[in-house]
Amino acid sequence: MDELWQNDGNPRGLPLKRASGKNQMVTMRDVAEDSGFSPATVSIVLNNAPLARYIAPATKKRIEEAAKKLGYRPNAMARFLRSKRSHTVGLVFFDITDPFCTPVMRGIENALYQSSYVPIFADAHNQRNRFERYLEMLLEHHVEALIVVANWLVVDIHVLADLSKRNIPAATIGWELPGDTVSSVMVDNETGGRMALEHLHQLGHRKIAFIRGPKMLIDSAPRWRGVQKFAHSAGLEIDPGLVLQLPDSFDPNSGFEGGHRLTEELLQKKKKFTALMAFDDLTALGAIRALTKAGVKVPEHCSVTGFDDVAMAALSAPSLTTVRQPLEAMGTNAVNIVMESIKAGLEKREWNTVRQKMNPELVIRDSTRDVAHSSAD
Amino acid sequence: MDELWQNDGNPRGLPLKRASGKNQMVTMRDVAEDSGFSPATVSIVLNNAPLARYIAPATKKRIEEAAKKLGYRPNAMARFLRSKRSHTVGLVFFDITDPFCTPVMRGIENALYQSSYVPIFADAHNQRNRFERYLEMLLEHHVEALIVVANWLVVDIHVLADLSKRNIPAATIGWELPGDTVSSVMVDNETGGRMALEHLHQLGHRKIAFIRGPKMLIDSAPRWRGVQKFAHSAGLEIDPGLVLQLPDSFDPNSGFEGGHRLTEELLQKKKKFTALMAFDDLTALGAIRALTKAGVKVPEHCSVTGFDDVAMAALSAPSLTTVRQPLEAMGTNAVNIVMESIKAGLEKREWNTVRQKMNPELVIRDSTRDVAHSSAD
DNA sequence: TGCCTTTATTGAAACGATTCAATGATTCCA
DNA sequence: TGGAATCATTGAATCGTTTCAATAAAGGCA
Repeated sequence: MDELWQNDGNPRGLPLKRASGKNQMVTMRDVAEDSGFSPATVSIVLNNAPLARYIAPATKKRIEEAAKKLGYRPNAMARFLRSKRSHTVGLVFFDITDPFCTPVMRGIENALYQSSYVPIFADAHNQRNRFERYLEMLLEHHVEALIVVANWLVVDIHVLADLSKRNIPAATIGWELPGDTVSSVMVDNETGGRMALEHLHQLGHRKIAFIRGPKMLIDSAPRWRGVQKFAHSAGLEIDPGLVLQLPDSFDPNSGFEGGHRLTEELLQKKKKFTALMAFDDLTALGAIRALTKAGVKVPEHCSVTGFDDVAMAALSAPSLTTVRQPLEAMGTNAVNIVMESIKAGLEKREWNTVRQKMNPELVIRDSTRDVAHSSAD
Repeated sequence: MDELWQNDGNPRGLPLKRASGKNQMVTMRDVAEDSGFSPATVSIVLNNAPLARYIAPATKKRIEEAAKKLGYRPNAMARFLRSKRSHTVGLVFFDITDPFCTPVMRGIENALYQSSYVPIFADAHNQRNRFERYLEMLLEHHVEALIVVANWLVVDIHVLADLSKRNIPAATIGWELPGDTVSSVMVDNETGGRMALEHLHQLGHRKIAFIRGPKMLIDSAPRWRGVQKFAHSAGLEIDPGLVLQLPDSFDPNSGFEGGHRLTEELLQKKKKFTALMAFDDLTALGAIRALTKAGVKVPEHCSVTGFDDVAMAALSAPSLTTVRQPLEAMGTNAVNIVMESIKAGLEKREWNTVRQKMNPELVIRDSTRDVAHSSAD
């Protein structure tokens, strides 16, 4: 690489420029020499360590100025070697292509940033060996904690055993594990399921079709339970002929395809229904596509609800009524949980794992409507 | 946000036993002692260093077995301290909420994974100070290279000067910088612009409306140039009254809103057009929303094209004809470029920055159609 | 004045790896 | 048979911090 030392674009000759040549790092020793104190003192001052209360103010000032003047930047690795703190958190996604992930990531990133932690990113592509390999790499990099966004696939216990043995706090988002070794943050799926159905019921719908989630997903059962409980309490009858189920799949975006296909099958049955409650947003979009193609207008002839409130839900036509998961907040909370554990670990306190259930929120948009003029068959 | 803390999912009330087993690391010294060789030998064997060719096969075997038996994991930080290699790459997004980012990230992650590098993730939220702070953090963590996904906002030169001075190879995706210090990977916007218009032209459209991109975006000008060039060569007249422009904005998702609003304004003008070419997919979706709301059916009355081919494009109703950017490949290529530079740096060779223009691809879906029966006013 | 604190600073030992020069032990030719 | 070349292994320095025990000076108090 040609180094043009023409620092041209910098009219006022702002600092930034390092020494004269080479890219040799500015080390603490440099700061020590420049300021006339020892590296020990420099370390104490720059980290505001406990001993800093004995350091003369004048000394502090000189050291801080020297550090700034030289453009000193602490070396995170060297620092870790002594202090055992990497200021790093592992962030593992089961499958980043799931639109569910983006807001969660935003929440996590933002919370970490506040604490000056840096995330090491991993995407398991829904493959188990990849997941384990990444775990290995994260351990080599000595992440101080682990956050797993488990939107789709299953992890089993044995990987986490390894973690807790190493005393690395971990939290999962969108999944929870048996045992008390790993914290988790989830939406309250049962309440969410109830909300969606209650909304349709309030609009007057009685012939309602359902597309349940894949059996392998932890969300499927509680959502359905919420549905059943509400139906029971409201005296609503669920026609088994209108209940479909997505097949298991390793692709988080398979819901669209699945919703589309199942809805087509449903329409062929010629059974009447005025509303359809889909497992998640993508499924709902697939269903809408199928309905529209068959000439059934949404929401005029049939109302449709989703679940999650991914970005697409607001942009689709018609925009989707859905049950929102507070995804960003879930990310934030997961970070707070592991941060708390890290702190506890440093102070040699014990910490408890927590299992947090967040409240969902109904977001009413254009895909649902009063039953009055609805009818599809 | 109220959260129901369901901490009681712990029937046996286990206190999450900590400490007892210690989490003392297995170090290289342990492997050395167990195998009966010196740490030096262990290092040489485990890294397959040049000197390894002198090591007796039996020795290698014993060491490798000991390492496996003890569950030895090299300490990335300690390793860095001597070797200066962190096996880490900084990955900075201007704004991760842009759907553009997900496939790019997939490509980057995957390519890094192949090389056993680990990405440190940063999201600038389109804020300059955040960008700089992250840069600082990444330097503290001694990333070996930097990849910047510059989908939306502007970076200026002075931040990169710092980088190249430190000999850290960098590549941008979706943006390019003046000078020859930073590599870049972009789509060929001009060709893409031409493709979209050519497609509409081939379908017989002559009255075509345009929503141009915000001036601040580097993509806007070349796409428009492609449009103009094609129009000129095909003898197509562009009616200035049908050309709109998105305002500058710091929100990568503002296109939807903008496309919606501009299209409404366009419709109010009562000028005839049978097709609309939008700056990107979100803009196109916004436009479709406005058209549909006004009773103009897409594609029956008006064809619409997007640009990018984000995930949503395939799922919207109607699905969107668009110009695809090979996002995943762009990510992969950026990684390959910086990896090449890293290698060159290690071997003290010089390396060249590269400016790569990827070919876009026309993806024809349901939002465009033969002009025959089209007409909107 | 002498002894005990408190204040201010530092030397030196880690931390866990890598790497180079050095050391023995073999083998090879001439 | 002996010196060179090759093979096999290692001691010790080093990377940039942190941290603890040690030192030195100054202040307090009887």
